[in-house]
Amino acid sequence: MADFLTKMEDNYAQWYNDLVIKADLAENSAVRGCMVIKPYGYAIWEKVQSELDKLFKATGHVNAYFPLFIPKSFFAREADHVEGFAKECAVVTHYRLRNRSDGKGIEVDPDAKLEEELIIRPTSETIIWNTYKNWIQSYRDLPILINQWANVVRWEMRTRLFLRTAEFLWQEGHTAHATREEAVEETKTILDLYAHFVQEYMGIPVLKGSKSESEKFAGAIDTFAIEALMQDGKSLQAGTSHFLGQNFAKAFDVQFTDKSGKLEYVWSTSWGVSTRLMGALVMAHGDNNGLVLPPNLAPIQIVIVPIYKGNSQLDSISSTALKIKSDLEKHGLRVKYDDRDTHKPGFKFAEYELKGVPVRLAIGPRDIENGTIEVARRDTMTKEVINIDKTVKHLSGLLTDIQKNIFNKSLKYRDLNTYKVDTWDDFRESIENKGGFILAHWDGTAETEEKIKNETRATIRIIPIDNSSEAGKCVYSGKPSQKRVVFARAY
RNA sequence: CGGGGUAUAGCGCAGUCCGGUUAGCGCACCUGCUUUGGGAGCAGGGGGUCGUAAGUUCGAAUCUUACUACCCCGACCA
Repeated sequence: MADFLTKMEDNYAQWYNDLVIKADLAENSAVRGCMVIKPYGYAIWEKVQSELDKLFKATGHVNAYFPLFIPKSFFAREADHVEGFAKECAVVTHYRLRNRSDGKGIEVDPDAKLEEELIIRPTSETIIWNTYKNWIQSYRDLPILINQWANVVRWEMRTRLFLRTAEFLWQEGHTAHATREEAVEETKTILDLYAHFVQEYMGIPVLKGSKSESEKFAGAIDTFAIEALMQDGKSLQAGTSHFLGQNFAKAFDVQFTDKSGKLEYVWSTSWGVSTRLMGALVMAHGDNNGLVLPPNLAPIQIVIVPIYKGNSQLDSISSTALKIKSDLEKHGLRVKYDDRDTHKPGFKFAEYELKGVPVRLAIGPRDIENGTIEVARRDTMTKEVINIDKTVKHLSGLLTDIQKNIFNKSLKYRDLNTYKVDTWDDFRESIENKGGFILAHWDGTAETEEKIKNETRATIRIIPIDNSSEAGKCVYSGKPSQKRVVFARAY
């Protein structure tokens, strides 16, 4: 079955590419590095958006929208920030086209050169802080807790659908606070919110921690992240939350008068998750039959496929199927009845497996006769026949089970692929042959981190935030270390 | 940005070395009939400026040159 998909074990990268395209999530566009997100893929993204949006609102955030274009001069204000993004910025230099004098098409009108070039946002800190400056005078104006859903552009050399594209969709939160403590608290609140979302909705276990100096966001004091392990043993950064200190407030001169009448710089955070999460969803749960979607995010949770000969049989099956559909929908479930006569049941079975629909119901003449229905679950690829009257009750429980099972399966995979390593030989052997997360001691220096990266392509994914300390020696340099950090090869 | 590869129907490919009928195959698509409990069968049909431009030639998918796009491997990155 599904022999048109490359097998995961044969070529994981190819499996991923095949799956994203065959499952109708996205495709490459005519524009280099940019993808077209197709309706089915976008429907999943819309679920991600709406669930995250609820969580943001529930924690006091509001949405707003800032411009796509950023004046070049804004970028230069924060030194680390420019340096981090300079190499991947798309720049608008002109604002008009004209017909070519030889009549062969159009060209950029050289007379329409912009006084100041505009950068297409790779992220919005600068334009936002330039704006916040006008909004903030007093501690009474704080905090500002704003999120925006937007597209951003980072001119990547090598792109892959969802995982790394030149343009991508994301949300970026930008908050302003009166105190350092409050900003730090916000950073952690969001990190927890992301972890909650990815685990409970996407069904993917994550590690939470802070980033090393070299992996930090350009312009941040601290970057916190959640990391998830994909089925090829590589780690994927699924979300980041940055404590920006007063860096952007100073760069954009955003000061406020505190309760004691003293002028202070504002403290800030920024945080985001992107369409990259779609890639995580594919790689964390997919198998050789296609996608496996967690019920909490599946655009279609249950598909009903009729099996029939002739129109009269279809009519009686349809009336039963539509009754079940409406009963299920009354319980808030997302159901599709696929009565297309242009495809055979076997084709539909394979198609919905490819698309990861969590549950498939099949009703045929035998079922009508016996008062039964066939229930097939995507995560385990198992089937059972139940009494048709019990469908609604059975299914709401089943979807919960599937959601849990998907998470537990991923958690088990991660546990099996997490290794404590204490010697350099073991480290190299483990990263090369097994992949996964490696918990090892590190001396805390950028030099060691760099050398490990050069020799093994493994990077520090996170430095755990919990207080657990364990004296040991750096796996590379042998110098003393107080805690283990998490290494992996990463996307 | 460095190294390698590819470009022929919507998709995947053959043909290119060694120029010569009307450019072919599989899938997909359209029509009809038979089918429908795991990707149906048969019959018929439609679809191509052979990536772009120039050159060599009586004649170019095929040879030459330039350009462009895409893919893979590195560096960079969410």
